[in-house]
Formats: sequence, C-alpha cells, structure tokens
Amino acid sequence: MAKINWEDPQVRWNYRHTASHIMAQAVQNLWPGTKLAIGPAIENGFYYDFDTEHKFTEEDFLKIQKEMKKIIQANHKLERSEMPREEAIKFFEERNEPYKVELIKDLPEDETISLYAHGDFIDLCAGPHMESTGQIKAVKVMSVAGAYWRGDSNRPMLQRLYATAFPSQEELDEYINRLEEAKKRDHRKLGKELGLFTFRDEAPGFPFYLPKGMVLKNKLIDYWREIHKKWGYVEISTPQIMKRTLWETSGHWEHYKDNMYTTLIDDEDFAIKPMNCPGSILVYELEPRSYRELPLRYGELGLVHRHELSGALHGMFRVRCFTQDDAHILLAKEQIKDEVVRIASLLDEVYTMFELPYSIELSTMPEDHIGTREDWQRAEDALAEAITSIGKEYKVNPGDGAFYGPKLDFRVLDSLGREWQCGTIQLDYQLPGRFNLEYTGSDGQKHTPVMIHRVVFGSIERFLGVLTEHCAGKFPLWLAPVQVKLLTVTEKNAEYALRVKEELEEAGLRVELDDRNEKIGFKLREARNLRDSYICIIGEKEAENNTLTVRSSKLKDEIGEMSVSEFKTRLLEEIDKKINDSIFA
RNA sequence: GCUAGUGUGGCUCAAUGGUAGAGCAGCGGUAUCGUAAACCGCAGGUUGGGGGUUCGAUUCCCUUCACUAGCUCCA
Repeated sequence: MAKINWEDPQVRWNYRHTASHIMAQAVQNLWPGTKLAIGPAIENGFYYDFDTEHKFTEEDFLKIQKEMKKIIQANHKLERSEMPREEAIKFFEERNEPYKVELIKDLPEDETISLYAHGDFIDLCAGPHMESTGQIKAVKVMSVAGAYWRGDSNRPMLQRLYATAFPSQEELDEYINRLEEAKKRDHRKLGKELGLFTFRDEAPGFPFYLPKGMVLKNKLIDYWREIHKKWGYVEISTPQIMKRTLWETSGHWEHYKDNMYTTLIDDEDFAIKPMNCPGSILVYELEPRSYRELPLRYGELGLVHRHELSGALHGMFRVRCFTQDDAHILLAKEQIKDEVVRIASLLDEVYTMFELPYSIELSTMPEDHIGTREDWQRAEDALAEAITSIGKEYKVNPGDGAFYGPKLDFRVLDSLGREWQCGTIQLDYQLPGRFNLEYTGSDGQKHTPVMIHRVVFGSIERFLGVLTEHCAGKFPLWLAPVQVKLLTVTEKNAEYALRVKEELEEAGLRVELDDRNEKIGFKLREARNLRDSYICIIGEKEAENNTLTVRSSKLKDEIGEMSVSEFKTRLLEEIDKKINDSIFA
C-alpha cells in the first residue's frame, strides 16, 4: 500500500471522503433504516446528512467512532462500479434510499452513474476514493446539526454529522488543539474580556460599544475618512428614517420588507433604513448633473437596521444594526471599468495594510434579472478585468449576482476558518432608472447614470470582529485602545510615573497608569491579559535615569530600558506608519 | 425562522428531588514589593423569566427569552 501524500489536497479530499462513507456505514449499522443523503469532504473534515428517527446526541459520537474503527480494521477494498440510470434508480428504490434516487434523477441523462462499495456497504458516488478502509487512521465525530435537504428551507431537515479524519492520532490531536486555541481568539470572548463591545439580552443582535471599543471604531473611521479623501470621495450623511413611498420607489419595500423595521410618524408609514442607497440618490437628485461631475463618489458611514433571523445572529459578524462604510458612485457606462479598478485598488490597499488574506468571488447574472444580456456581460467583464489588473484571482459564482447587477465579494476568514464577506462592489443598472436619474452628456443629451454600491470594511462591526480575531486582540498600535500601560513597582514611583504619563499623553498617545498598591507581577499579568500594546515598568532605576523599561504585548521578550523621549519617538513612528508589528521587532 | 444543545453571583466552574459552594474579580485591612496571580477578612446568588408536577424544584415536565453549533439568509 503506497504511503499517502497528505500535503496533496486531492489526497486529503479522497481520504476524508472515504471516511465519510465509513461513517455512513457505521451509522446504518448502528441505526438500521437510516436513509442517506449526501456526505462530502469539506475543508478540515467531512460530513454526512442522515434521515432517521433517532436523534443523534454527543453520547452517540463515541459509539459511531467505535463502529467506524471496526470497518477500518476490516480493511475493506473500495470498489467502483457503474450502473445504467434506470437500474440505479431501481437499485436505490429497493434499498429505500429516496434521497439517492432523487440525486440520480437529477443527474444529466448522459452522466455515468458510478457507485463505490466496501464490504457490504454501497453508495452512489462519483469518487475518487482511497484504496481501502484500512488506510484511514484517526477519525473523530465533531458535532451534529440540522441541515435542509438540498439546502432548501422548504424541504425536510436532516441531521448532519460533522467529523474529521487524519492520517495519525497525533495530527488529529494537533488539529483539536488548534481549534481550542482558535476559540481563545473568538471576538465575542475577547470583546468582553478586553472591554471592546458586548451584547445584552435586552437588545439581541444590537451591539454595545464599550469605551475601548469606541476608540477602535473611531480610529478606524478616522482612517476611513483619510483614505477616502485620498481616493476622491465626498462624504454625506442621510436620514435614518424615511417615508415608505421612497422604499417603494427603490424596490426595497417589495424585495426587502421582511427585513425592515417600520414606524409611524403622524399616521404615515416610515421605515428605518436597511440600506443607504436611496439616501444617496436623493442627494444626487438635488440638482441637474453634468457628465463633468462624474464619477460622483458619495461616501457615507451609514447606520442601517435589518431584521436578521434570530438564528443567524453571530457576535459582531452578524448583527441587526451596523455601520456600513458605504459609498455610492454615480457614473457613465463608459467609466465603469476604470472606476472598478480604482475601487479594487482601494480595497486591496486597505486589506493589505491590515495583512488580511482575502479571496474574491464574482457573482454573475441570475435567472431573475433586469437589464440586457449585453449590459450584464460588459459589467461582468469590467469586474473581472479589474481583479486581474490588481494581480488577484477570483472564483466565479454563476447566477449568484443581485437581480440588478453583478458583484465582487471580498471574503475574509475568522479564527475558526469561517468565511465572512466584508468588502463588496456591486454594479447597479436598475436603481438610477427607477428614480429617473440623469445627467447631461457632452452631446447635450440626457443619459441615465449607472450606480456602483461598494463597501470596503463591509461593516465596522464585522470588520472589527474579524480584525480582533486576526490579531488576537493585539491591535496595531494606531488602533490600540491602550497604547501604553505604565506600571509602578511601588507607590514611591507614582510621582515620576504620572509625569511620564503626562508627557506621553501630550504627544497624543493613549496611556493608562496602574499605580495600584499591587506587586509588579500581578499588574504585569493583568496588563498582558488586556493586550495593552506597550507595558512599561517604572521603578527606582527608571525614575533616576528618566527612563522606562519596555515590553510589548506583541513580543515575547523584554525590549529593555530606554529614555522616555526615545520611546515616545519610536511609538509615534509606529503609529504614523500604521505598521502591524511592534517597531522594536 | 429551522434542527440540536446550553443557561448557577461580574468571570470561570462545582453540587443536589430536601430551599446553593469554590477560585478569581469587588470591598476593608496588612505587606512597599522589580517582570504572568502576596496574605487575612467581608460582602455578593429568589440557580435566565413564567407556569406545572411534588409535602418540597436549582434539579423533573411545559412554555418563553437569550446564547452556542449548523442550515437558510446576509455586511
């Protein structure tokens, strides 16, 4: 038996796919009559969807693992076979596997129907697989959750068992360990521990920013303003609540009503804005526009409210009210390509600065769309070209665009490897038309502009959540709520410490002084747990030499003793350059 | 919203069908101390809310709220 090459993604995929077949068999052995749905390999593991009366609990996991071990030890060969379509349907009907029958019926007529068998287990499967079940070494059932058959919320909900498999117990243990470590940087946990943001039962899905979180938010916004000025945007702010009639014109009332909070003012229907676009449009509409003004870039830090389903809420990643770092750009069709390149460059500049790895997805024309195929094609090409021009790659999501235009999504990972959409660039051919927007071209004729909706952070909330996990609470100095924490060794040093604090604060640094009557080890531990950027020890020696003994939460070792003025200069440089690591590294 | 699970003082956790216990944090003292938790004492909870079963519920049941994982949907 050839040694497996675990580094090869295809091998990992086959390995876990085979493990998923083994799990399916184990479950059917333990709970006969269980119907099988699908069981693919996924990032870091695999799952299988089951339909059974039995409700899986965590106690079942060990039982299933034991049963899987038996199948592994039997070292069955995996054997591929093919079946004509009708025969395959009959075969699975006889075995009482309605989900498999449905899958086969949905396969194209000319598709080869293949099955994989090991021992007395057989499953509809395109493969490929490992050679034998004995090659699977370490398996672990991780969790159980509901999942709709074929991802359709109108269809029955099945039970999905998530599991993983590794070539050795050590690698499995290491993976479990990594998960534990990742959980420690969960932004919900850190948000509370570091005093950044939190939630209360009284307001599900509506975040509270605590004083330190407010520093983060404000600094992020300062940066946003700076960079948008540089890229030619103007900033506006539009009302929180506007008349229902406006939302009817924009189409939101029809398409988005269930997510909108509404209110009554003087017996008239109003809605709290779930999106900022209509506000921008009303600003554009204020006066006749000329081609000379285009592209007109309206930036808006818009606070929006959306009624998200309760089960969808997820810390700062998914909330019911959030600030979008929005912009609506009105421009002529001919300008689309250049403008999209510009936006993609802006996005890349920001993500690169934060060292956030991201992936890009291009969502194309859905079946239900408005506008001509030619317009769509041109728009999709413009988006694709923009990405290529900044040297990035993208994945296509066919038919996944909004009904009014195609879009590019910028996706970032959280600490557990879940993807969250942050930035997005959406082309919109519809809204300007609905509002009869126009501009006068160089030809003296009236034209309808195109609108681009785009966000860079996505939302301040989601971005801060992602950032918190990305840097495990050790924020870049320019964002850090506490840039310097001063710790006195004894009460005798308090006076000097206070002078240092004032000097650093005068330079604009965010400084906290801990002169409590506690041991230095105690105060240091606390400061480190709070991820305060630079922690300075102040004792006799320092007071005498007019120095500080410096450590950084980003570096393991002590940085050493230095003069207050040098420390100050270095920190100001680190802030100015917006670097992510310590300047002393 | 759906499926499953969880809910005990600010935090982390314990306990039991007989009306809750610890550590940390807090407060009051003592120690003035050099790099990840000094010591002593005090105070703090109608066990998420409501209802039911029971002589008795935090424990069992129902319901509701919130959270967690996933599905669906999305910034």
